[in-house]
This record gives sequence, structure tokens and C-alpha cells, in this order.
Amino acid sequence: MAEPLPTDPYKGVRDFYPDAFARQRALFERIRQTLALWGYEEYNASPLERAELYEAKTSEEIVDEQTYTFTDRGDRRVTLRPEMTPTLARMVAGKRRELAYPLRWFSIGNRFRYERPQKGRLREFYQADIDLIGPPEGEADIEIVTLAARILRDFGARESDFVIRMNARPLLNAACEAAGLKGEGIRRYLRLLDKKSKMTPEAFTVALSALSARDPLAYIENAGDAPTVAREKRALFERIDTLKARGVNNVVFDSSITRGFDYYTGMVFEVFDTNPANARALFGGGRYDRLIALYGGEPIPAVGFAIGDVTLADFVETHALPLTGNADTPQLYLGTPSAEDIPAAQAFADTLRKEGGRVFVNITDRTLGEQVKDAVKRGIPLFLAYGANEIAHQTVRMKILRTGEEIGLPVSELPTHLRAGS
RNA sequence: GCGGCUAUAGUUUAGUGGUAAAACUCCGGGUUGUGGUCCCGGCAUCGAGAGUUCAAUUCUCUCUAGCCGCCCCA
Repeated sequence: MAEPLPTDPYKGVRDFYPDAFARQRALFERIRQTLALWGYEEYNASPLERAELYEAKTSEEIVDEQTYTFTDRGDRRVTLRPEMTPTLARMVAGKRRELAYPLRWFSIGNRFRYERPQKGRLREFYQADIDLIGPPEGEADIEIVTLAARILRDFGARESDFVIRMNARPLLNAACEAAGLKGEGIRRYLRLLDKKSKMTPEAFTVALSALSARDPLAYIENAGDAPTVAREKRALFERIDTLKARGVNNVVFDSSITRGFDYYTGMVFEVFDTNPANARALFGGGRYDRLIALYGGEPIPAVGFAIGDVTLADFVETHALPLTGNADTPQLYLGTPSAEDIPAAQAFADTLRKEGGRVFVNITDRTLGEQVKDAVKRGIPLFLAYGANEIAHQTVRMKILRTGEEIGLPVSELPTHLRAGS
């Protein structure tokens, strides 16, 4: 006997058994509904991409150590997409002249990253990427942040359940330059800033002194010291005020929000759960005006964000938000008194399906008692036996499993009941 | 890549230096035209390998896997 194969999924990825898949789908269906109301269109692409796509703008370390990259049989280097934005940029650039701007696009699918799995971080996760492409900084940024808030609100979250922390790359850059940093120094400072909340103040001060004489944040605090900083700060605060005026009140300025990515050029934001039990970033996004130009041509401004399934599911659970799943459970279990009745039951089921009934037909030789048990286990609400008696009299006894009640009715009325019920 | 914790039936767990217990699930039967109750029976080379020992599921080591943290974070 050969060694049996393991039944666990590959490290860091999940199986979605029907229950879990129904929940997962419910999560993203809710997002799809909101986006449809806002006129966003769904696109998709292959998870396989040329490796160079990420080498262009993402940092080398990420490509080398945190992607699934391999060489195919034609010696092409291939990467399983770790994020969607480069693919989106590639697609937009490819048809840049024929698309109708502004583009309101979104995509839901899996992303891959090769790293050590731990809480909230897996090697394969699902994400909704939502982008607004074409308009420069301004109204588009307002819409994107409003939409981010609306998606959570449409899950039933209250405004107090989350907070949107906002910053702007130009503001950070101006402050860094005011502090005498440039190029690589700015990059290193942003990385340090990203970690600030996890460090002790002393450790931050020590790390900072290795980079700069004065903390760039001081120039943001006292913007009067540097005109460029003052200008950027004013622009950002105006945006926050606009959002509040338009009904998104849970937005705050947070100078430590940087986003790890090089391609952001404007506003950046992260949405945090306010519940202490789940106090971490749920998702985030920002403006990236120069990414699409990497594929040639004039820059096409863009702003967007992405919501991952793991953190969103945690949020929904933490706040006990209602989420209906399993909408596809059959409504009716069609039992057969004996195996000879199966062909007739299948034919009958098919007439019910044409009327829109979701029907599960028994094809085993189990007794009716066992079939009823089976229906209960599967969570199918209605049961009826279909055999010689039913065919002869054209009537059925429909059993409501939840109450045990049985209703006798003519076969012809059954579709009406299925439509009314469930 | 580094560190901590864990590993017993399909699942969740108990337990012991003398080859294991329970609940639920599943399978078979009591009950061959209608369930959820009840009763009986079945289902574990105690993660893998090595060592200590008369004897290891139990102690030690190595490995593997999972969880958690660090690093990193799209």
C-alpha cells in the first residue's frame, strides 16, 4: 500500500468547504452590491504575471523573498500575483486610448505571497481592489474614501466602529526635505515611521538620530517653519474637512500612516477597527499617479484601495454584523420510496427546476426515514416523497422539517409553494 | 530567515513509564412510505524517526506540521 496522501491543503492556503465558501461569497457579494450602486465595473485577469511587472516598481526584496516566482518551460520568469494594482495598471495602459475615463473598476480574486503564515496573514488571500482612474487629485479622492467607508457601513457597521486615518505622501516628502532628508533617506524614514507605533519613544528617537538631526514630524507640527509643508498640510486638512462635510465624520489626520509602497504619490489612508479586541488596520489605499506611465505614454492619475477577506471577516465577526450565507441551499428534498422511483423523481424535479425551485433528489437506496434524516442534516427545509402513490393521485404530502407539519397539496401547486416559501 | 507553544479517533478534548477514555460525527443494527429521542455494536500502529528503559503514547533528542510572535508587509 502506498502512503496515503495528506488531506490538508498546502501551507498557508485554505480550503473552502461549502459552508465556508458560502460565507466568503456572502462577504464579497455584499461588496459587489455596494460597488454596483456606485457604478463600478468588475474586471479580472490571470493570477500569472510576468515577473518583471513587479520588479519595475515594487521593492526587490519583496519580489525576491515574498513572491511565488518560477521559470516556465519557455524560460519566462513568472510570478503569481501578490497584488492587483500592477495588473490593473498594465491593463489600463494597454488600452489607454480607447477606455472611457474616469474608470470606476474593481476586481475580486486571490493574491499570493510567500511568507510565514500567522494570524491574519496567509500565503493566499482574497481581496477586492477598487480603483478610480483618470481624474487627478480632488473629487476622486473624496469618492474613494467615502466609498471605503460606505462599504463598511453597508455591512452594518456604525461610524464609531472604525476610523479612517489619513496622510499624504507629498506632506511627508516636504517634511523630510525640510529636515534635510532626500532620496534613500526619505525611504528609510518612512519605513521607520511606519513602525513608530510599535516602538518605544526612546527606541524611535535613537533610530531617528541615525537618519536626521530633527524629526520631520516636527515640521508638520509647526508647519510655519516650512512653506511647502504648510501648503501640503493645508491641502490634506481641507480634504478631511470636505469628507466630514459630506458625511464621513470618522476621518482623522495621522502622520504615521505611510503605506509600505513606493508607488503612492498623494493621499494615503488606512482604516482601523476601533474595537480594542481587533485594533489593527483593516485595509488601506491611496493615490498613485505615476504607476500607469511605467508602461509608456502620459501619466494616468489613479486612486484606489483594497480590502482583504481575512481582516474583513474578522471585522464582521468582532462587531457581530449580520451576514447571510448559503443562499443556494436546496429548498426541497425529493425523497423516493424505492430506487425504482428515482427516474420519475428526477423528471419531476426537473419540472420544478424550470419553475425556479432548488431541488435535491435522492439517488440512494436509503429508506424514507433515512432520507428525512439526510434532509435535516443538509439543512434542506422541505421534504416530500415522490413515488407510485403521488404519481397515481397527483398529490404530495410536503413536510416542513422545522415544525414537523405536513401539507397535502396537488402536484400542480407545488411550484407556487416553493416560490412563496424559502 | 529567527524564536515560543502545541501535536492522542473524522472533530473537540481527557489520561497514564505497563499499547488508551469521553462527547459529538460517521458506519452497521434495533425500526423496509416520513427525521430530530432512545438502545446496542463498530471506527486510534497516541504526528514521524532515533535514544533511555525489562517496558515509551508518556522521559530525552532530531525532524515534520500547525498555531503564535519577530522580520517583512501588497
